[in-house]
Amino acid sequence: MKKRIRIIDIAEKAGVSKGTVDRVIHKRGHVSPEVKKRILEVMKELDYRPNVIASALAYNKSWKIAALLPNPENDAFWMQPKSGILKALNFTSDYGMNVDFYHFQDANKQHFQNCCDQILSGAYDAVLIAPLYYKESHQFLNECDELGLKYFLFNTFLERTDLSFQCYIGQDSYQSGVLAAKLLDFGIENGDAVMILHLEKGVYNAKHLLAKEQGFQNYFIEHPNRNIQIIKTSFEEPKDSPAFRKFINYQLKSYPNLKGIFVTTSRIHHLVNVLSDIHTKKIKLVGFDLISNNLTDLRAEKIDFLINQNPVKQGYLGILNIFEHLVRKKEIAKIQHLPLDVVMQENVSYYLEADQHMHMMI
Amino acid sequence: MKKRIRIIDIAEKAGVSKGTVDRVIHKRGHVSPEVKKRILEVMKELDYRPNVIASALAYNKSWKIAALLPNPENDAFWMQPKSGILKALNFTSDYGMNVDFYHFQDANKQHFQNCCDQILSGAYDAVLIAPLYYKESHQFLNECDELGLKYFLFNTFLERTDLSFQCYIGQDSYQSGVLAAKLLDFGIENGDAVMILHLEKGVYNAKHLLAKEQGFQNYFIEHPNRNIQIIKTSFEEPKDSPAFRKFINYQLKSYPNLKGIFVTTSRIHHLVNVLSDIHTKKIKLVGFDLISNNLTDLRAEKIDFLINQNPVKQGYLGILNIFEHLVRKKEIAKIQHLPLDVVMQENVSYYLEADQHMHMMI
DNA sequence: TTTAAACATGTGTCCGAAAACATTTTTGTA
DNA sequence: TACAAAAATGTTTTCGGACACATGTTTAAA
Repeated sequence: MKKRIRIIDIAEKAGVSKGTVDRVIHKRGHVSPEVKKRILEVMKELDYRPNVIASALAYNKSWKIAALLPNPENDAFWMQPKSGILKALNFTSDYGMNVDFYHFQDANKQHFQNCCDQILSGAYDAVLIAPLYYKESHQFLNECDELGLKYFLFNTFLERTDLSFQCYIGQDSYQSGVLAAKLLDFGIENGDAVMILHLEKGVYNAKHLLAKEQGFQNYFIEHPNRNIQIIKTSFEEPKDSPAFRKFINYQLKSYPNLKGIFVTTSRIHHLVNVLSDIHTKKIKLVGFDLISNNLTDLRAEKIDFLINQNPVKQGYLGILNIFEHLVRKKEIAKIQHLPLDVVMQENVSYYLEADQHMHMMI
Repeated sequence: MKKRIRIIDIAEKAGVSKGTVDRVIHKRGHVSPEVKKRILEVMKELDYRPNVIASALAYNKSWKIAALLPNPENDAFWMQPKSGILKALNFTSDYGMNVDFYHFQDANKQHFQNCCDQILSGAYDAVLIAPLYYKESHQFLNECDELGLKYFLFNTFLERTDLSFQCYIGQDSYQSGVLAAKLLDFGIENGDAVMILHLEKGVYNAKHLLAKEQGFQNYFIEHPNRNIQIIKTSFEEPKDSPAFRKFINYQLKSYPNLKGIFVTTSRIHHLVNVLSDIHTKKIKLVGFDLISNNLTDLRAEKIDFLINQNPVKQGYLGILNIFEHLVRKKEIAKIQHLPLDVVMQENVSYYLEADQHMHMMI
């Protein structure tokens, strides 16, 4: 095996000292044009590739990163991105990467802004953020832009002028709607009806929910020969309440040929609670996210499919992209859509175990 | 942020020199029991975690790894694990990991053995192998055991006494059969029939195919209320031949209520060719592997589901496990089943793009 | 022509761990 | 008790690159 080319090899071949080669590599200036040209030629000729290991060791500085996401203690979902972040650190900490977590309280915008302020004054090299609150997030990112603080979005996409974010890592909401439609379509007959059900507040302000709806509808529009009726509904507070029961009962009565329901968020387990009491003929269900309540229903064959948004991987790739950018100084892709995994009782264990493998995906 | 604990920090706290600490860490001996005990205590107390970067730099040796798999030029499938291996190297080469590829010609056992002999005399630190030929592979691995050469299996599982392999990375064949059954089950009605179709030679010597069959059958056994008829068949040479057409035609006539077919390998596209001519009523199809011919049929909605065995990831994790073992000296899991991805027209792009993200999963 | 600022280039130390090498302490035996 | 062998412990160099610092050379103003 050939010995790897070092700086000193270049220096010798170019007849200069390693200091001069270093100045060329790091564009520190103070090198005469001719010498610079010669060194660059030798570098190309010998195909110099820096030793990242030695470089990281010598650099001997640490990178400060802030991670801004909801508090996992309030909403267990967020434990998953957090665990992905921690896994990525397991490896990147060797390179001096450090993450401070800022967990904002759900539905507490004031607290969100406090976190933002702390980050802005914290001398960070990069921020990884789940920009849940539209207006507040934009404001924060504007301030980041002014400060020159680099930010990486995950989970929720925010349109930014000039694509000033470093990258977005998350799902393609539109396509997840298409996928849900196809799954239900596979399990129903010509002429059946399917329902798209939002169980959230403020649906028509949430772009990602609208995108899911669009995708779902468009699938059936593009498959007109299936002759499927689409029902669009929403219910804001899907607790196990009389009101919710009444609502569902009403829907079932109104649409006797209803064979499938697509719930656009992770709240499908609320629907299962109510449906299983009513004990109607089997209605096929597609929802999102491997949270504990949903997993129970999936294993009991009450939910047919859960579309997985890879939350662990989102956190993991978030940190890894920051690493690639800061440490390895590589170009990274602006938009990184993660696979939409189709999870069923029969393959769910792999997606839960996937975390195990990930620790080594250095 | 707390400074990371170094060897010198332990040495100072334990009142010895770093040389002594080093001897304890590397079990080089020549340390008195009391001092050793004290150092180990301090290490635990300070939660010492070695700096892999500095360690790799100082070690300054390279690891020789052999990768033994079929020639991708004969069977394009094997390009995928190979590309996973190369991606893993993109990062691990910084740590001195080097891979030599040994590609055996498909169905040429003599050539396989030549490769094995070369590896055995090549002074390798580890072997990553896809043990396709049962007998020959066992023989080779026996010789590895004698030599003390560590081997890592992927793609195909081989039972070894004492679990002498370092790890197996691949799919769970049985479970993939269960998954296929559930997918078809979702799309058919009570009383319909489904077929399991092997399009390979020597099926009853191929444990993984039998395992798929078992899983498929057991799913329906455990769902008796569905009342699904299972038909087991096989055809060895699924070219676009009159014989194959006749065979398929015969099956369709014999089982008029046939609504789904599960092909146990990647050869489902051969079935599609024949079926699409016959133009019968829609029969739902589930097969394996994102190879080019299958992708075409999936996109044309002629195949409903492809179960993906993550071939790229298999190669990737193969190298990463070797890295964890050799370089980081970590314990690794003996059996690592990769997710069984359910791939459809609507999410196939992510699985093809997944390779892009992977480059950074250092 | 002198001289110092500006520029070009060279040298040395450091990062943390590994391992060769050097020194000190203990042990056993004459 | 003397002394060499063995065991225990300490010191130094090395890995490749980053960067501070030192030295040498050119340029321009006095």
